[in-house]
Parts: sequence; structure tokens; C-alpha cells
Amino acid sequence: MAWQDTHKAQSKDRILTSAAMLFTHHGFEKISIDLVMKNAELTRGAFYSHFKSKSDLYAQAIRKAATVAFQRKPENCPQNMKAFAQYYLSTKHRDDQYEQACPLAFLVSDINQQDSQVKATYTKTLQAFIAQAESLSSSREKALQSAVLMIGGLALSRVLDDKNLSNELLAACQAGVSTLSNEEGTDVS
Amino acid sequence: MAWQDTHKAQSKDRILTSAAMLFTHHGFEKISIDLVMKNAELTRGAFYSHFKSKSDLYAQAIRKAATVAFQRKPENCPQNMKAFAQYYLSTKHRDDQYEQACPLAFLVSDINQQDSQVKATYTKTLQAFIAQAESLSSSREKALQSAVLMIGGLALSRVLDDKNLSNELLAACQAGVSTLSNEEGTDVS
DNA sequence: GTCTATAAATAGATAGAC
DNA sequence: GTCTATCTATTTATAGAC
Repeated sequence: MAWQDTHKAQSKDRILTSAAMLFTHHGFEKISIDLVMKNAELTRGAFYSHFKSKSDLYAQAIRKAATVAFQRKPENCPQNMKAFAQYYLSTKHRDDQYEQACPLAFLVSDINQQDSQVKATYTKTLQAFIAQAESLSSSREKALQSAVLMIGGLALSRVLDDKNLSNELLAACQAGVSTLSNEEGTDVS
Repeated sequence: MAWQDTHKAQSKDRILTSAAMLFTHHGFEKISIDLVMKNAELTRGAFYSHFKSKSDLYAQAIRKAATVAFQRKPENCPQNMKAFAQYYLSTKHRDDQYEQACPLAFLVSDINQQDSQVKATYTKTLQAFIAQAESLSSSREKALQSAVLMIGGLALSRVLDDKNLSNELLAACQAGVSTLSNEEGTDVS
């Protein structure tokens, strides 16, 4: 039975990887189960052997997307808020289409329309993000402000028609985080 | 023909008012044309005499919601950023169900899934918000940072499971805007 | 302009074969 | 576990009567 369990786990992981990417970039409603399954090279019917509903998948996909996004950070991102913000508030992150982007920013207002399990997953993910910011900040308040500048700034920059304004917004938020972390110079190094 | 034009304008306004409230609180996908029309005390069939599509309605509804939200501000909100943020980042605004809330915060990531007309309307609305902040700030950069703290902070506070964290976030963003507006003390009064 | 009725398409979820 | 086929519900949009 061991290889069967492995096979099942691999299928579930392919579905989750597919869902994490599609949901993060297009939200809950625009993505059908059929599309997620095709992208994972499976068919609709197999879906309910792994997840109990589309909403269940969504919650797990957010967790998956966040995990991948977090894991990708350390190598690129040194141990201070300024470098973290520079990475997070980049045009590359904003314009990301294929790699893993941060669901916290890409799906903020989408989560409000979802059930309590999804909201709980999102909240836990944000708490982890805040904890990370807190470990690089001189106070919890500054960590919260930096988190909002990063997540809110990225979310806003994505919806704008006007590329100049979008870039200006990213730069202003980077500067804001810098100021917050310079005020008392307590970077963890 | 005059009274007929008035009648048509009144019907359209009822539809827009209904749509502005419903869309702002529940997003594009969760609200059906049928529901908007019932809420406006009309039936589905009458919809297409006023709007060419659901997406067309959405764009106009965002504009309407923003207009109402902006108009409501002056009376409650004195001429400085701190008071503006105190009003905007309140639990009342966050928990609003019936009155007019700000579509910029409530619909941030929803807009990404919509067509270019909707994005253009959202962008113009944000530009107006930024202009307002700029007139109350000592620099454009600070205005942009305040705007992100307000819109991003409100958006994030809405999705959280954890009421304590949500309140803490609102307070931190209020404090952040205060700091930004105190740094050079150039309130317009 | 507003109504009722309906067309046409989409998508979540289930049933049963292999 | 995965497949094909299908049920069922929802919803955008249109047609035609008043």
C-alpha cells in the first residue's frame, strides 16, 4: 500500500500546486475545479477523492502558496526589513504570472467572500508574516505598519491602470518601510 | 418627455445605489443582476435598458459608491490627515454593512479580475483619494504612504478572524498616519 | 420602460465503470 | 484513485407582450 499512498500524495500535491498558482493570480470565482484539474493533468471526477469541496481546496491552496512564497524568500532576502521590502515591493513580484506570488496581497479582499475556514487560514498566514516582520523590527507597531505598507502597497499597485502611479506607489512604500526600520536602527543581523 | 426622462433617471439611480452597496460589501461575483434589481424594486428584464452589461454596472457602481463615501466625509472629518485616518480606520467603517463604505479598500483585489473599464474607474477613484491626502500632507510621498496605510489597513482588518489583531492593526495604521503628518506639521487648516 | 418567459452557457458536485 | 457521464442549480443576456 506504500506506493499507492505515495501516488495519492503526489496527485494531491499536483492539484495543490496548480490551485495555488491559479487561485493566487485569478481569485476564487474565476477558477473552476475543471481548470485546476486540467492544469494538474487530471480530470474533474478525481477531485473529490482529495478535497471535500472547492472551498476546502481554496483554503489549502492559500496555505500552499504562502509556504512556497515564504520558502523562496530567505535566499534572496537578507535579514533586515529594508531588503525584505525591496524584494516584496518589486515590479517583478507585482507583475508575476507564473512563479509563486504572495496570496496575502493578491487575495486580500477576495477572502471576505469566503467561509470561516478560508478566513482562518488567511489570518494564520498573516500572523506568520507579521511575526517575521516583528523579528526584523524594533517594535510590534512598526512591524504592523511595515506589513500593511508591503501587503497593501503591493495589492494596490496591482490594480492600477497607470503604470507610473503604480511604480511610484511601490517606491513610496519601500521608502516608508525603510524609514520605519531606520528610526531606531535595530536590525537583526 | 421630461417626466419620462426623470423617471428613467430615478430608476437608474435606484439600481446604482443598490449595486454600489451590494458590490462594495460582497464583490462582483457574489452579486447577481437579479439581486441588484430586486433590491432596487425592479425585475431583471428592465436591467438592460440602463446598462449594457454587468461589468458596465460594476464600473458605474464603484464610481457611485466612491462619490457617496467621499461626500459623507467632510461633515465628520476635519481638515487634517489624523482626523481623516481616525474616521477611515474606525471599527465602524470596517464593520459597515448598510451605509456607504469605501470601495477602494473593500474591493482592492477584486478589481484585478475585471475588465479595463473597471480598472480605469478604480484608478481614477484612487487618484482622487491620493489628491485629497496630498492636500493634507507635507509631501506627495507621505500622502502615498498614508493612502496605503489607510486603504491597505482597512482592507486587511476586514478579513481577519482575530478581532484583537484586527483592532491592533487599525490602531497601528492610525498611529502611522499620525506620525507621517506630525513629522513636519503642515496640516491645512 | 418594465414586465414575464426563456435561451444558452457554466460550474459544483455525484454516480458508476474500470 | 481516476475516468466518463450526468444531475442540478445558477446566472447572464435576449425576446416579446403591455
